[in-house]
Amino acid sequence: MSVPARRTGRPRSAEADRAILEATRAALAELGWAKLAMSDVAARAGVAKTTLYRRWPGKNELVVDAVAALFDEQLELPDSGSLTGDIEGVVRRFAELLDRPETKTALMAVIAESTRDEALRARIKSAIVDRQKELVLRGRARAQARGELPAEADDAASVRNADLIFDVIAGTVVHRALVSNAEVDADWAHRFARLLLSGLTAVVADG
Amino acid sequence: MSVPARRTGRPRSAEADRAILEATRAALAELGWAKLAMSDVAARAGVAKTTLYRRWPGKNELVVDAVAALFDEQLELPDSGSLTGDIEGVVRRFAELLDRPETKTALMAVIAESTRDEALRARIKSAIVDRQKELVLRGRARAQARGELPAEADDAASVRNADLIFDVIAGTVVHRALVSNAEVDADWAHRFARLLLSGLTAVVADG
Amino acid sequence: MSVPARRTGRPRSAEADRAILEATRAALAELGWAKLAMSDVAARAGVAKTTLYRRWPGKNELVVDAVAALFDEQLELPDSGSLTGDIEGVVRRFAELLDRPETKTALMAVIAESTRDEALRARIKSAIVDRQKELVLRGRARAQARGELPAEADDAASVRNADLIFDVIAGTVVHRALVSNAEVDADWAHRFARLLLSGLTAVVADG
Amino acid sequence: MSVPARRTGRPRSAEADRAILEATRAALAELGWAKLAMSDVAARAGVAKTTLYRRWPGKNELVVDAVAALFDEQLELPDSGSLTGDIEGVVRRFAELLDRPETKTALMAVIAESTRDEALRARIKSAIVDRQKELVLRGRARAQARGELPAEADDAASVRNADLIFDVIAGTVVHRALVSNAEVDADWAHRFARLLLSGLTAVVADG
DNA sequence: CAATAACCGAGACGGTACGTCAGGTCTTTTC
DNA sequence: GAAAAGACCTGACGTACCGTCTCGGTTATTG
Repeated sequence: MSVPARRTGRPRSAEADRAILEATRAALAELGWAKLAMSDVAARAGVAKTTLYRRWPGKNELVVDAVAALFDEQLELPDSGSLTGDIEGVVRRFAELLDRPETKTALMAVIAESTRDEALRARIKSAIVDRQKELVLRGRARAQARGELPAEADDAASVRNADLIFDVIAGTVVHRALVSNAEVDADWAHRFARLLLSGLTAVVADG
Repeated sequence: MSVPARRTGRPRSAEADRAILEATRAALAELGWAKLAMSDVAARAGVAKTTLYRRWPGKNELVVDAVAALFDEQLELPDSGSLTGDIEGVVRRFAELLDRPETKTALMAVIAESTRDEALRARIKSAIVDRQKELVLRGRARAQARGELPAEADDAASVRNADLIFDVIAGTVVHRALVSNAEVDADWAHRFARLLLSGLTAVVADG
Repeated sequence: MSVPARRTGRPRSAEADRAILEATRAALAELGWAKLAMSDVAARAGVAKTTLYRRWPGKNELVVDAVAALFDEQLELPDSGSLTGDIEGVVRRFAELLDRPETKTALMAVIAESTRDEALRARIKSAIVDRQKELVLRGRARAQARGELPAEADDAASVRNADLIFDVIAGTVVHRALVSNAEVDADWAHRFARLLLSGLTAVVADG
Repeated sequence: MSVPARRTGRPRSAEADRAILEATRAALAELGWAKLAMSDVAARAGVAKTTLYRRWPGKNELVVDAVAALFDEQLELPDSGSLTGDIEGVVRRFAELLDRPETKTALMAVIAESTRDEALRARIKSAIVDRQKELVLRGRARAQARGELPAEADDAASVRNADLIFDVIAGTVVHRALVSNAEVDADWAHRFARLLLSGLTAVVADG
């Protein structure tokens, strides 16, 4: 399976790929999505514009790939020993990621564009979303192993719940960080985890 | 106060404002944010480009105003008699709004842009976010009047909780609709409301 | 007739036209046809590239117009008092024109392009060729008035002859100057005029 | 001298040369000079771009060689028995050559380019111009043998005259065919030969 | 018959210019 | 003095060729 296939002709420079993604992130952090120019990325990467377009169809796809790498590095699930701790941990880490200037704009802009571009949506899903969702699955499994959560009745319910939980966590953090533009600190993370685990009544009663 | 002040010269056409916002929404639905051109909006509205720029500083601001109008018309909070019902109701209505092609793209794009533009963020906050947040406040007040929720200990806690709840509801619905690209139907709304009220354990136990 | 028609909107800058043609000639002289870039012309003229394309369809047409102006200025027919003198004079002047760096390449390149572009050919004809042909007509009329040449039998013959003479003079000078790359000096002009007037035998007999 | 020198290594494919020149002519006829792309020529010839550049320095030189071959095949001087006949014959043949789509554009374009490139000019001279000039020399020799023309006084005069005659014939035909864009038919050829032999007065008197 | 040397195809590479498009400004005439 | 019309500058877009550079592989001559 997946033999490198040794095609004819000069092979693509692996170094170029690295330099381009790196340059994209740097330019993104400095200029933001709207002012990000392909020509500028090419110049920073020491690469011709044609090389960019030979590998990525456009700005959107390039940025998705450039940002995706960050999600790989950043998103881990430290085992804190309790479900609350795990949730708080992943929320904090996700928030830190969103606080970076290169992710802030880029993520939303790319999502906006994806509402009109099915291929882009698929790319985002596989490069970013699915990797985050993995964390939810692992966290739940641990919690169930620890007896903090019951097991789901069947596989369908399992998927349904994972999707719901994922939308709640990811959506809420993004909204807090980017729309409400407020800090995701330890206190907020704690209150959010409490809400998630025990519901509205408990949180309101807490004061 | 603020009498129009009867300035000299030809008065601005009120009709133009309406036509421009209408044209903006139409173009947005048709072309999406990235391909939306000011010149196209002007042409559709039967107005010169100059007129656009005399009234809005740029594309971002125009789109915010065009979309904001939709939120006014659409967002009401029907009294369903129970907190669960109210949450499900508002979730469904919000999702319907996000399902429109002109809101889908515009909302995300404008938020993306706002991460680098303080003035734009303020405009979004007052034109869109604060109006939605009002619904949360009214819903909570009703629930507390009905005895479904306890009262907060103090005003600070009250604000803190409202913000949290708002981020959870709005963020989750947006994420479900735009990122996960899944339908917000009655079943999902119900399960989300259950999670919000009773927490994770209850939902998982439900199956 | 042909009232300027006073259209609405900002009128085109007449100054820009002048600056562009001037810049085109300068760039042409410096770089030659092949290396002439529209962007460079725009920069030299202190004008945006879009302004160039708003007025000329492309490089070919722009160069034709730029060079055409030179032919107006340069091509006069000084009355030398004899047909030989007139021919020698016009040959020398035409050669001087072809010796300029901006005409040298441009003229041939544009003619080459015109072999595949009917519109371009028409533009060349009206802007350059027809103006030169006028000289032949005037020269012949003078010679006939002086009795150096008989009158043509009819109008058809008159046109036929003018065309032939024109092709001979213009073609020969161009070929000498650009293909054979030899100097068009007084001696050569004299021998050419002799050939034209008296034919081959006379010239060969001259030695 | 100039033994091939029998170098080691794989010899260049002679077939490739033929295919490339053929492909160049075909592409030239189809697309014209300006749109002629090296990559296209390579593809048509079933050859890699590298192979082109290994044999010709660039587009100009390739086209000169491609077109030169046509001049070899086409240009002969049939012995018509009289000077007039010889001139008319060579004029007709030359015009036929210029009527081909691949020569039309190519010749002018290459000449245009040569005004800025000494090496190219030399290549054109040896590959195209000198071969045509040979015809003039042979034609004159025949005419002198037949007694239609006197002999030149000295060698210098002989060269001078040949050059003049050549510029007149080649230049006029090219100008008629490519600039004036008129047909070179038997009648025109006859009138041109008459002009060349007997001069202007005779032609005008003819009507 | 192995080494060596030049060839060959494929195709990626850094460049340069292309012609187009949108953003936002400026200058006219018209209402 | 606002509005429509449209020219203007700026700057990025994505594409097309240029001529160069690896690659893996193919013929030839030479040792």
